[in-house]
Amino acid sequence: MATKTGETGQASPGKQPRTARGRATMRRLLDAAAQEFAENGFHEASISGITRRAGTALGSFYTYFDSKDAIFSALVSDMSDAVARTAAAAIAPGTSGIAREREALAAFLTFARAHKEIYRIIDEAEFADPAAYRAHYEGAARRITRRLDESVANGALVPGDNEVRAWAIMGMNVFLGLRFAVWGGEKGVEDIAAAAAALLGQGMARTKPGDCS
Amino acid sequence: MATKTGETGQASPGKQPRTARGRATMRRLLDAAAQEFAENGFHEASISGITRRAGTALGSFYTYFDSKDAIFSALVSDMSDAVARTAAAAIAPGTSGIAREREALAAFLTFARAHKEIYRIIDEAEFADPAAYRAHYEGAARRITRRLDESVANGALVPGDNEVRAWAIMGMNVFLGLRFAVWGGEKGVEDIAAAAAALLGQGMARTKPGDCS
Amino acid sequence: MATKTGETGQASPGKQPRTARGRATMRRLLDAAAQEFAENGFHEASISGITRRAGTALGSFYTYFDSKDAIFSALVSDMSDAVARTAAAAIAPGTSGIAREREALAAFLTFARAHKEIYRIIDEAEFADPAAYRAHYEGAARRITRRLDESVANGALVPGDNEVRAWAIMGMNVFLGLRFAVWGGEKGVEDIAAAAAALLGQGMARTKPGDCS
Amino acid sequence: MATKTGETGQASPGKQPRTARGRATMRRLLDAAAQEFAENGFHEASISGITRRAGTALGSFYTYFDSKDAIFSALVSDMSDAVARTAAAAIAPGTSGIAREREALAAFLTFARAHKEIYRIIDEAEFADPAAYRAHYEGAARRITRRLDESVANGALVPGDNEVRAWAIMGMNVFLGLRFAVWGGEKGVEDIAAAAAALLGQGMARTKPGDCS
DNA sequence: CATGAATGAGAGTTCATTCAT
DNA sequence: TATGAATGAACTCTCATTCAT
Repeated sequence: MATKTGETGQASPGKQPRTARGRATMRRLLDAAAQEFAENGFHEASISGITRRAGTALGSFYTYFDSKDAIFSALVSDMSDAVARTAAAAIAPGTSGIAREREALAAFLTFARAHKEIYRIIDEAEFADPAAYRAHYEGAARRITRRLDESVANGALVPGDNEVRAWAIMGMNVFLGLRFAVWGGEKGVEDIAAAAAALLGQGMARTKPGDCS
Repeated sequence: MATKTGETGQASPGKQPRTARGRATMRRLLDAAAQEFAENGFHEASISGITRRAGTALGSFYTYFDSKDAIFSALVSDMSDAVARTAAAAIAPGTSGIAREREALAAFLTFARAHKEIYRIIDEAEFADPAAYRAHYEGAARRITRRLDESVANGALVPGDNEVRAWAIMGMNVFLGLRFAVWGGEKGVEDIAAAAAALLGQGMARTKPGDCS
Repeated sequence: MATKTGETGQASPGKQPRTARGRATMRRLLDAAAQEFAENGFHEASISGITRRAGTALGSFYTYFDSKDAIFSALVSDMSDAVARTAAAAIAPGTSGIAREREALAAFLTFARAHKEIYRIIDEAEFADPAAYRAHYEGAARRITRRLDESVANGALVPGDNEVRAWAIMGMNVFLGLRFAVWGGEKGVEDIAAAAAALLGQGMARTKPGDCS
Repeated sequence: MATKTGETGQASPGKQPRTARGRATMRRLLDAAAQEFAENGFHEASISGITRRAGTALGSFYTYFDSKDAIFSALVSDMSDAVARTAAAAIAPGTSGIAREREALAAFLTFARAHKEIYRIIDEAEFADPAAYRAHYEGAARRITRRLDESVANGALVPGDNEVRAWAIMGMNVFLGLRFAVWGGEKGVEDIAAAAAALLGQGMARTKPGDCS
């Protein structure tokens, strides 16, 4: 249920442990924090809950992190990076235009199904770490915008306001993930991606006969 | 800056006050709560902050609301209703298809610029009142789905998975609102709505020659 | 053993209580704090120790004081004022010169015997509230200096560096109080005051015959 | 700025180190502790602060000292001895009476200017190590008393209660040091010593005509 | 002897909620 | 209905000390 941080990203360290034993403890704390924050949210999560899950003494937490905020921030940037890397990895080299966005959405939905806690963690950053929240979405929008710019340049997409398009696409992805990855899994990832790609590609307006071009 | 609840919706009452004086006190508490939650978020907001703003004694709060959660829920459904009514009011009777979605988005962006606090309040409901959060978005999605169903039925839109489309449109609207209404106001509402409508209407793929049909 | 704050000074309020019941609770907290700080010193003293003595709930402390530092500061200025008032009250109008210093010392010794806790409280302010500590001694030195200036002006004392004299006199008083009021009571207040007055008045050097002038 | 313990006194050891390397580590810890306690006071000082300054591992502290209290006590008796030796060294053989006290005060003021931390360390012993605090002042008072006894015996001083005189002189010295060595340096050591000697020698009362002898 | 991770009791502080007036 | 004092559980964070390596 909870992300093994080890799987998703490189830990953002608070205080660098100097021994192997220390590194292991820090990893356990990060993984435990991902669970705790996902289940309880930032405010209801407690340091003692984290250390209980990690199997360490309460005080050991502060050997590795300065505060509850610090470990939360570390986790947010960890997850944010993981999302970005997932999308980047999913895009086959050479694809562009709508196909590229479709691949990115499919990858994101798959990721969200495996790591449902990203919603609770990143969304709560809006309150617990607003700068990280904004950085996360602005970074993602920038990457999408760049992809669109490229595709317009190489003729795969028609010109338009790519910044607005990027935020629109990101919003679609996030809400499709919320509804069909986190809340319910009744539709297949590829079906959803296909529907979204159709929408992005041709739109849904019935063009009148002769309206072509 | 903060929403006068009185402006946006009808209060969802905790305990019905019997006297006019009681009703006035309750209204002051609701308005104060809207401010307090918007400025501080659910967890950082305090009952004493609410009563201080309302100019009542701390104990008086519990004459009207059972708990902090209760007044927050009241506020969330208040805002949720306000958003729904705004969209409904903005749609001119007779419009359908893309035009209708464009009107709804423009109305939402205008509303969000005037009531930036809806993001803080509704988003935080994800943690403070998950049922209300889900109800809010599922309700909105249902209304959009219904609109799309109608437009498909009357031929304004081509058939497709309207539930997926609805969540995609809602995500688009929410993120365009976050970026261009709450975080920055540098683009005009109509321009954004036009760009989004173009995306929803014709998509952005360059159709190959002869692909017309 | 502990000062009833009510006896020694007017409370320096943190948050003004609005009811008689509130005033009574605040007084109990101040008295309890005087005991707790005197017995345990600032750092070993605990808020729970204070509220236990006062017979209130732990949280009630914060109804009246912002912090442990705040109540300590209130207590220090309370005691500082009490010392100043005691000396002022003891000086008979019309006396000047050595007689006046003797009266002040006798009054201080009597006060210190009754309120041994002033040493622990004011001395610890050197660490817990340095500004208050300095203000206390600089204020006392200023008052002594002024008295000496007057006495020099009216011819009761020979001219000299009255600031140095004032700090010297204050040091004498403080250490005589520490040794003979707080640590041991084997000598009478008047005997000590007489010995100190002799020292301040004629000194202790054996003047050589004919050295008179 | 901080006292190198090595300069002021012989260390009072906790556990005797057997090797030269051990002795060096212990010395570094004592010097670091002097800095740490002077800057932060006993309670705010931390073992980790001491070992950080000393450049040793946290655990190494306990190779040499049993506890925080133990190293503090060692330091207090170190400084106490240093003060005593300074005064003793400053008194030229053969001087007696007022001249001797004047030399002792001048030496103390000079020492205090160089080692302002003695106030923080010895004063805090009132709370952290009351026995050492009392021993320090009782020892100093005993030495002053003995000097006065000698001077009375050899006719340099007129008879009187030498114990009271000793505590008065010590208090004078301590407060003159606090004011003019630690807090401010605007007056010269010799001027202060001269003013104090005049006070101790002839007093400050204007003797009435014919009152001579 | 040196290292630094691990421990856990205990501190100050907050605040939703209750209750007597 | 209104008031504001009272309550106490729960939290984050600190740090002297221990211990395995």
